[in-house]
Amino acid sequence: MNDASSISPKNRRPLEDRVSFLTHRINAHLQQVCNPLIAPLQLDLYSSRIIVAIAEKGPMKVGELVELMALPQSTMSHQLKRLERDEYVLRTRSDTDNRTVVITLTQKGQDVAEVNNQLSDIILAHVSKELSPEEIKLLTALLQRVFSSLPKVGDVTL
Amino acid sequence: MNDASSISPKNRRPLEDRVSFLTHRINAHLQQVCNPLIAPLQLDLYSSRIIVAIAEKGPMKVGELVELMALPQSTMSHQLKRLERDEYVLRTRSDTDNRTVVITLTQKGQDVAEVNNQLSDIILAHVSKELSPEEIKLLTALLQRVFSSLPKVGDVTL
DNA sequence: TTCAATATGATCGGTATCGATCTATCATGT
DNA sequence: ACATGATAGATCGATACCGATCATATTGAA
Repeated sequence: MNDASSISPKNRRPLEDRVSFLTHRINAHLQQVCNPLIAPLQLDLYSSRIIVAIAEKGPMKVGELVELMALPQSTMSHQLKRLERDEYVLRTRSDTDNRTVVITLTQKGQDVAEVNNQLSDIILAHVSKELSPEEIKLLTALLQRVFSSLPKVGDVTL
Repeated sequence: MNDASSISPKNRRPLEDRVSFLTHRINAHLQQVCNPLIAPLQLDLYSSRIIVAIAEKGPMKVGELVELMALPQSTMSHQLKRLERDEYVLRTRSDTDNRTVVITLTQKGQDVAEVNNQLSDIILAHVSKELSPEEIKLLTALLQRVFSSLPKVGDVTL
């Protein structure tokens, strides 16, 4: 039938049916919803996720956070500088390798991690009105496979 | 059994199993892969998606683009200013309502839209090595439902 | 050891983001 | 017509982003 649902480069999916556009849209909208709420804490969606990550996984090196968040290294360095300035994290040099810096949460950081997790729960509650737990699990599994299938930086040329 | 796979606010999913974190990670990584490729064209992932959107849907009002891209209005205004400066788009006032501005692609804009679509195809080819067409369709359907279930700006309070 | 190569993260400079405000236009009521 | 409010988008100012570079520390080879 060769109908509109078939997928091929020459018969492209509409923008709003593309995974990359949908992730952009979800992400951008979440920023608009969440950033005003956490701005009084001097946080945005990036920095709040950094805090939640450390709260969950324990102290992390700067390089590990760069990997996890997929952000440029210089951006991460600035984020951590601000988080240290606002007393959410501590930056301490590793004693086994003096090049690496280990990031730990302060008590204030742990407290605000809980606030951010509550916000996350609120968003999840909204999504859960539309998607069943099974659908959400399926979705996350698919998204993880998408991420792992993406080309690495420098692997693509035009 | 109440095992680790159950979902409840008090038994939170790990960060890397949350939809919002996964969309962030995919998006951030795509920026790192794509931005260096299109930077010589004075574009980034935001502006290239704006161009692709207009190429696909025809001339759009600024406000419609704000809706579609879920970006702040001032950000969109700056983006369009740069796109006009680089001769990818034209900004013309509507003759039915002098407040609204209609964005149309120049020939140069149409050409670069095709380049961006090719880049999109390359990414899709990578993802298609890991996910079947049916899985991608399922994923996009789930993502669309996630987006539509998100709270509107101002609807959430802490 | 010594020194080049590599690794880690901080900093610099140019640009982009985004909340707040401003201007201009349109709609409605009186 | 006029005032009031609503709507569309541009602009401003403070801050953040990010590619390139720098400083420092570690590793490895001769």
